[in-house]
Amino acid sequence: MLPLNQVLDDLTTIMSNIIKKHKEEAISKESLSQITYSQFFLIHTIKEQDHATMTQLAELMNITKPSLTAGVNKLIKLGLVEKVQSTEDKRVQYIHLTEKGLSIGNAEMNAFDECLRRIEDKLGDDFPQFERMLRKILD
Amino acid sequence: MLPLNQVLDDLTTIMSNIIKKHKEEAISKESLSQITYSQFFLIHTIKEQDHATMTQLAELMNITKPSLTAGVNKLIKLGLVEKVQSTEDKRVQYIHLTEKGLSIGNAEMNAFDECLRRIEDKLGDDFPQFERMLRKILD
DNA sequence: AATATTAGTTAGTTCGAACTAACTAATATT
DNA sequence: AATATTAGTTAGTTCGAACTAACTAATATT
Repeated sequence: MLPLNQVLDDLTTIMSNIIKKHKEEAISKESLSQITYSQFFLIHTIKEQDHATMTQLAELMNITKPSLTAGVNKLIKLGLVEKVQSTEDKRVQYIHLTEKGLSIGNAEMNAFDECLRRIEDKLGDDFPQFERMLRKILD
Repeated sequence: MLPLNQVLDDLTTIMSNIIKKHKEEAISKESLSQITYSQFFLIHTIKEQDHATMTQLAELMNITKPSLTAGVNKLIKLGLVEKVQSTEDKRVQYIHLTEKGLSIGNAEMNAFDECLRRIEDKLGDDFPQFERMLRKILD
């Protein structure tokens, strides 16, 4: 019988692979050449902090502003991100995902949905109770 | 009420942070300056495939042999990895973790243990059933 | 015995992602 | 009105991690 920490390790590995699969699907669906791990992280953060400023994003990600500028410009060139200048303060740029960017940014959530579907298949009637337990753990 | 995929997302984020914490602790315990994500992955693979050859590791990780040579040499310099020449075929090098390397390589499993302890705290009497469900999902 | 193959390394290159220093343009303060 | 601060960018650098091409040394094949 497998030790429990190994069970958890295996389950997270399987989940990572499902996430990877969904990301790759999203990339090929939008016919993008290749997106690095860092760029995915940036997309994820931009999605989460919708319409944040450059300064806010840089602080949140613990990188300098010039680094962020470079990263965001790459995503703009790929058509995944847009900048909107603030009307109150013309120095400020609000950053958000385009449709195409969202399709990439949603890949992770879609992957979680697939994980849940698979768990439901395995657990059957026990699934509602499993859901209750997950919520209790998170609380 | 939070959608379930968001619950799963939040839980995996918390787990990632716990893993990160354990890795950082292991690094500071062994007073190593800094270990990159890639190096952790290499350590993880070397641990899993104990005493594998360079060629096997490179194939497994989908990198070229020169790339692996560079990575392994860095870990040797840090005292985390050792090479042992095969006696049957003197071209072959078996790679394995040192004590120090194991202390880094075990960080992830320790993190999973902490996760399980925390889950047990939250679930109490429900924990044994949660364990059964995890095993059922993995099966 | 001569030749081909295999394991791994060395040398040199490329690329992404971070950095600092110095800048522009806009806003806030004195 | 003059000066300081703030948001973000540009230019130039560094570093890690990958690559290819060419190599050495050992083993296997003909």
